[in-house]
Amino acid sequence: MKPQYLQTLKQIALMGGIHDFVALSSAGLGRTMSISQQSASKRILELLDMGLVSRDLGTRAQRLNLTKEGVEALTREYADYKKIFELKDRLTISGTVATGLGEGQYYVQQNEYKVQFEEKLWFEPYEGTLNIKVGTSEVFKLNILEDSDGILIKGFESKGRTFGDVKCFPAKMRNVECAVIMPVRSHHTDVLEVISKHHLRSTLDVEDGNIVELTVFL
Amino acid sequence: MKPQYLQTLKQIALMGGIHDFVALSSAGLGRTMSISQQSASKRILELLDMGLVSRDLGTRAQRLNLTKEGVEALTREYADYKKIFELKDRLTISGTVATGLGEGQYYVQQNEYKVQFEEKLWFEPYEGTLNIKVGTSEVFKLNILEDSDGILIKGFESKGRTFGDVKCFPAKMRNVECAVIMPVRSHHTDVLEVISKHHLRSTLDVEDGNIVELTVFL
DNA sequence: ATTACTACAAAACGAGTAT
DNA sequence: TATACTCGTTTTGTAGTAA
Repeated sequence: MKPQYLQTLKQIALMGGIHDFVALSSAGLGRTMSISQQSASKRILELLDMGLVSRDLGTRAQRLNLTKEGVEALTREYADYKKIFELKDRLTISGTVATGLGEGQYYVQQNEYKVQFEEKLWFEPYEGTLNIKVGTSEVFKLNILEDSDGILIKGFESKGRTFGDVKCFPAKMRNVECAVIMPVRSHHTDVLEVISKHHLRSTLDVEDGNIVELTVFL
Repeated sequence: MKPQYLQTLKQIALMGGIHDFVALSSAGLGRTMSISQQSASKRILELLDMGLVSRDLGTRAQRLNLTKEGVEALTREYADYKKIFELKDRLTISGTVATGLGEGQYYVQQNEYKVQFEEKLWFEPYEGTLNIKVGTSEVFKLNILEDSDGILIKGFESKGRTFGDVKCFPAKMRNVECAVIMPVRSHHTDVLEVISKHHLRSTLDVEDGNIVELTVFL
């Protein structure tokens, strides 16, 4: 759909054409879009041709009304905008369940981390992580997470080993509360580590290779 | 703002450019919008020129990010769509308080109407109506009301006179519950009659000529 | 008043290609 | 690989004007 048609359709809808027939001269429509009467007239004809608007053409004035198809076209556009602006504080990432190296699990078991999880995430994590491998088309969302602050879990030293700062983001998988954890010093992978107070594999009934969807809150 | 710029801006936002810099080749951007690499490249240059996106142009790949102005432009567009789809079940009409012919008042006082108001609107109307004269630019909204069904108040005969069917719509003025009433056989005026269980003129502290805003629910 | 045709002008597009 | 220039083609826009 060419953007100028969408613009015209939107304008007709704004003038009331989404409800009902609305008196709208080609000159008037042109004025609101800063185009000439002739161009507006042409666009109306094209929209009629595409079946996106219907018209009641009297001798004195025409009245325009969006058709079902016209409303659907605008609805799709509206959905895009909703996606954009809801993505501003929420991120939906899909990927496949994978078996990690057990690294995350080792970290989560450290008591100094666990205490902070409980305090800052309001739940005590089950001793283990679920790894989600993100498809290439969505890896850019991981970059967004890496660049966002999240909830800071401070690092510490224990038995001569250094445990670095970790950040986490509240998240949900099929309405089960969980959280994404990642090192603050980003390690650029395509794998997300998820913790929860539940054993996610059994609670969600998933195993390696299953596709899951995760909503992360920024 | 030309619609093709908005389309491009929207696409960049959808690919993640509203959060952060996102790797996006001109060929890839073109593919998602069904335009050539050359045209996509040109549009990017134009958006840069207008200050709507910023770019980090590496040797291998460019990364794009919406600027504050770019986000604002999209926000305005989003607001239009919200208006369209919220207008679908709600109508905000502004006008000036006017003194009517007393016709509405006479009607509302008829007991047969009053009984139905109480039953169908959940309130007993104060014995009087507030008239609102709607500006020419908003008269089209009255047509929407005339063409909508609303809540039917049945007509009757009394003392040899016929009182026709009336319809009403729940409404609010500054959070005060009220209702718009109009004859089913439309009489095409630019005046709305509003009833409420309160005396609106004193409750809202308005008098003739004051501008008021009314939200009508369809 | 309208809408919309024709004829021309302006803008956008894209193939080829430089960088 | 990229991005982006030139330039011929296509699309879009509009002044004049008919209906």
